[in-house]
Amino acid sequence: MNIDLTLREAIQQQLQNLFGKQAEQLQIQPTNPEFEGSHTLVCFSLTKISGKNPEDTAKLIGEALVQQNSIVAGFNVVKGFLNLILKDNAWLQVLQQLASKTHYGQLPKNGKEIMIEYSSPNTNKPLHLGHLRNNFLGWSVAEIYKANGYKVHKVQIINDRGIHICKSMAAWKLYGNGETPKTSGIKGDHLVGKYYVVFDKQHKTEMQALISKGLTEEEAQKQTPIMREAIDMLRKWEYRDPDTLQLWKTMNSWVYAGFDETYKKMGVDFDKLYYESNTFLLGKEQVITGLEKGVFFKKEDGSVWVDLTSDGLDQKVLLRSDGTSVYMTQDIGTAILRFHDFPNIEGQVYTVGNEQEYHFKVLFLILQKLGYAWAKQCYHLSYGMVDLPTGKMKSREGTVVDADDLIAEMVAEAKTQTLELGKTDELSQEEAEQLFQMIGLGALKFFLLKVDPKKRMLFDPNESIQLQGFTGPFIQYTHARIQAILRKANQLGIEINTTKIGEVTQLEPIEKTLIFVLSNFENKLAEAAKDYSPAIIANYVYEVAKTYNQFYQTISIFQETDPAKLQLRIGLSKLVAHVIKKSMHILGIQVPERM
RNA sequence: GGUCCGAUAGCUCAACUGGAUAGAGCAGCUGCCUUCUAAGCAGCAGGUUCGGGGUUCGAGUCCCUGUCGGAUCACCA
Repeated sequence: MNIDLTLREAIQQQLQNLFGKQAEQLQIQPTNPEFEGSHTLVCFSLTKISGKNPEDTAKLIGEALVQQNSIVAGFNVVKGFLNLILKDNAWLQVLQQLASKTHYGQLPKNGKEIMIEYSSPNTNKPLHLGHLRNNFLGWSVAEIYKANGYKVHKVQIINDRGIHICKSMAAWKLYGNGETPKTSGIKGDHLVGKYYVVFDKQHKTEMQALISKGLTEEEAQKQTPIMREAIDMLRKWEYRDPDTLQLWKTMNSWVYAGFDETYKKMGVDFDKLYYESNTFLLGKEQVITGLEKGVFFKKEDGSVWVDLTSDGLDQKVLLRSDGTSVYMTQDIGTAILRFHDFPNIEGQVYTVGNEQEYHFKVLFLILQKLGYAWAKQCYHLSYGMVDLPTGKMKSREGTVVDADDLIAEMVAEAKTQTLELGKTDELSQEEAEQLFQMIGLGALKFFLLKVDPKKRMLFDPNESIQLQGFTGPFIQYTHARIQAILRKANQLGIEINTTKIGEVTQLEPIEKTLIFVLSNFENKLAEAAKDYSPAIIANYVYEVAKTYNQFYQTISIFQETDPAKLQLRIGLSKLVAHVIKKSMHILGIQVPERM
């Protein structure tokens, strides 16, 4: 029984009986806890069809529902709000129905396909805190869509080409002395990142030297020996110079090995990878075709542009005067290639920071102008920056929080606190290590995902490391607690039988609240998909855990003598554990049996 | 300067998309472990929702205006 639907139908029927007319829309909301009831009908807008004031309207509807309907037991009216009290029996039916579903929270396949892009790093430095928010978000949104019945393709575009990687290459060539991840013992992405920093330092000192010789800053910027080396490498790369290509491949492979390790630690994965080095040429072709079709235009110097002034935007360059491609060129190519590879996808979601909103607005417009109908189904999942208490993260100033370091710190903190609480007594060494990982990573992911993606957020290391309150570990703990109960039930030989639950005659208020919260799960999943927001799931699962802990604390399960009630409470616990596990999975967080 | 986003308790965030007396966590203060896990629960305290107008039965939410963050407007990615 869908309680919401049943209620709506009943109300519409009574409106018909009472006033000879149904409402276009019924506004039903959860009842404010200070009043009795669970569902509240807001009656202000119904005065139009009742011709009476809100209070009288509410009263009439309430009386009619109690008289004629099977699920409403009572009501009260406050101003224009009709608070409905449902029969215990209705709650029991809801619970029985939810408990009998084997895949509650997994909607049936809807035949739709969607592509979600996230991560998409540059290959010249390791991943940092900003990437963590990006990866967790993208991965979780993919899971949200899966739970809603979509077939999902998780992809990323790897920016493996361009001046940024040439900078690391140049620095390594000049100052690396053949150092490799093996000889140095440094993780590949960190090693390449190290030479990016070397480049920057060297470039700055060389610039000073040039400026003191009388060059302007702008001139010096482009003429330092190390910058010349990098630019030369980029040119050689474009011309397929074998040595340059070899170095490029080698250093990128170091980075990929490093990334793979980090992704694995993060619990993030992809179905397909796209490389900029493979897509930028396709983008070029598209631009040339567009030029021939008259969608774009060429300036005297040979550069190709798109004019978006009629759309309220500016002109945008698509090919430089020397014929080389820009960021936009490559993104055009990538988008088209993806729809070619996966013809059934109905849209693409780009998980990219909000500083690129303008870029994506332009990209989608260009794709539309090129005549791709699917361009309207492209969505920029734009998320806010992660700030530190010290301010903005800047890689050049060294105020970056490294992803590997942060994960290690979180796990270490989880270990310290877990050992302090003496929670590892029953666990083997290996189980304990797994638990620390689960808790540390769970705390981190939950911390980053509980905030509305669109909003800029503050990452306070002290707060993120907390394991009490509105945190991942709090929810993991609740799950472990329930598992202890289920183990005990198992020992006592109690098996859950949903028909037995139906014999219960009276429910505690907290039990009704819990059933109500649980019955909202699939609505929340739909809402989260619509808004591309794991935060909705995070807030929801917190509410579930909190409500369960209230239940747990007020009711002693195994002291119950009525076998039907015992069944109900264990069944309810089991369902809560299921919803927690599924929700947390959607957030990319594992959940322990003990902690 | 143009465009876009944001501002809610000391701090970090919510608020069912216009509903009732704006809710949580952290920090502070009180209680509760001989019972199924106290990483928990119950309670106290904490608010002019940035200021000012407007729209209506009703505004943190919508409109106008001002103030203060921020992002973006590159032949960078």
